[in-house]
Amino acid sequence: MAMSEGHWVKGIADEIIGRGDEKIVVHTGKTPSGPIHIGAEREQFICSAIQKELTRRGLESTFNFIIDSYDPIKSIPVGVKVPIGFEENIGKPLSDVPDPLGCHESYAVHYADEFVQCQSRLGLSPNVIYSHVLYQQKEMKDAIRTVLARLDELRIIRKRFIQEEGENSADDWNPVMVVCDNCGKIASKKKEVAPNRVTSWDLRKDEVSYLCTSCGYQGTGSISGTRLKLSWRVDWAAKWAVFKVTCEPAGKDHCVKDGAYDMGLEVCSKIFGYRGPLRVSYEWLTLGDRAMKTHKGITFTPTEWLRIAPPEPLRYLILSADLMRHVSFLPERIPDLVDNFDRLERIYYGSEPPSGNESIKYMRDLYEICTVTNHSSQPGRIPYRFCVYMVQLEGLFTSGGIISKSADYLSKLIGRPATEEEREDMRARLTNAKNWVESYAPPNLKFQISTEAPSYKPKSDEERAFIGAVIKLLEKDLKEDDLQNEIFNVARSLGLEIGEAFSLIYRILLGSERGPRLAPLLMALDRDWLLDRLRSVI
RNA sequence: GGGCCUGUAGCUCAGUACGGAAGAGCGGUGGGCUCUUAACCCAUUGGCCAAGGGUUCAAAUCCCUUCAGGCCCGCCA
Repeated sequence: MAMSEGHWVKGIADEIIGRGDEKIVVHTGKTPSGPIHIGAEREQFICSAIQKELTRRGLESTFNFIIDSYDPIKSIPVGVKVPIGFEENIGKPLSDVPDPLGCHESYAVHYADEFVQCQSRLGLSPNVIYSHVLYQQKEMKDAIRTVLARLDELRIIRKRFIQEEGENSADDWNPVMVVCDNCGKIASKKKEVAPNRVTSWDLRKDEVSYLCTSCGYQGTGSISGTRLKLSWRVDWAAKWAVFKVTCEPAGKDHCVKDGAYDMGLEVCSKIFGYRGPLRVSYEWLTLGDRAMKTHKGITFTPTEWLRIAPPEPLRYLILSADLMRHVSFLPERIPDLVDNFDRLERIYYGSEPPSGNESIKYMRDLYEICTVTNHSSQPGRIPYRFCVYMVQLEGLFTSGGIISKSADYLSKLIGRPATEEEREDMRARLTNAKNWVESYAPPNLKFQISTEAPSYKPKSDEERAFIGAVIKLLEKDLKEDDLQNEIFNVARSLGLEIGEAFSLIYRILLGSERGPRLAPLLMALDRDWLLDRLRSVI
């Protein structure tokens, strides 16, 4: 069966190179209308993967991340707590809305910054550009002048892409929006969002006039001095032209035939004289089977991901999927994802063979675009599943004990002492796992030393005798290894199945069939409590 | 209404560009110990490839139809 040759990012890189642009500029953007969810990372990772692939081929590129902070706030997302009267802000540019939490200069910066703070940890290093700043610059002012000068052409283009409702669509459409000098709004929202648009203009005087849809104020001012913005499809095209964008990925909603991307490309070439970027279309992430929607409060943020898992598996989750496939994510599956990434890493370094139908070439490509830090050799990783289990014993071992026991295990796994870096990675995973267990672990992966009396009772005299013998062993103050061995001996001498015997103790202590290596567990427990517990069942 | 995408094992998905014996991981099940990190290792189970039709020596793969889910055609990636 034909195996696909390498990763999809290679094809994109080929196309980019084929364009022969003087400079390669990769773009992405996001409106900070609320908490920015993890789905937005798909676009970031695509750009990052492209950049890595280009770098591997010896090509430089620029990666810009535009924050659409100049867009109006249209509603307050479910789940965002705001002070009383905050609705007054609806219609203002996001960059002018106060931060409801009070820690940043604006609503826009608060949510954008929360997202941006995760970027470097996820292996992303875009240039962050806020559109409310960008729009004060000459290039965007010039783009606005171009739009006004060529508005007739623009209206014709728009007509082809947008079917107006109703027949009275006298073409007075103007994509230049204005922030009202009087009330500070760029749009009003009654039933629908209505932007403030320029009503008349004079390019010789470099002047625009507008009527505020919100407060009714009639204003006039210079193009350079008035706060202006282009509406969506024209805004996109203008930025492509200003930055000479080579490639911009976009959600499939925008990439649909005659959608925003198609119109943007046409506006870009016909009005701004730039051919526009290479389009890369991608599907959305879903949270289980639900689409993530900021406004409905269905979100899972990158910040939350990093609280419960390392960064690479997120890149792996997203970049391993074909662009046009849904990526279905559930926090419950974090352990699988982390372990799958570890496996990919082992295959990359050749310490584990790929399975029959996996392409080693593909897997190597994939691994390289998933890495966040460079390693000269295979890093020793502590299995996430082990962490999930270990952190639940914190009550017994204390957090210091957990770390030293985990470090021992890690060294044993890799056959050498762990480096400081590896130990740091291990500690981070333990913290992640602890958070995950608290917030997302399904009940069957949770256990604890129950304070209630065990429901399990010995079923035979042999079992009773075994427990009695274990109690005697514990009273002897044996060393860990000796205790472990003696338990075996006792079980065997009583004619019990070894597995059954151990299981018996686990059931009494943990209420589960299995557990951690027994002797260390017994020695870590409070002696009196342990003896009482064991005596209580005989 | 018009358009795009998806449907493969209980779950998550490879495999579809270019037709050549239905695959992996997880789960499930069964085993495993002279001394167990049993949350490990080994084995094993499991699928009318959404349904129907067509082309072909040969179809998960190409063509047509239908069904189900998601999305776009209004500033949610």
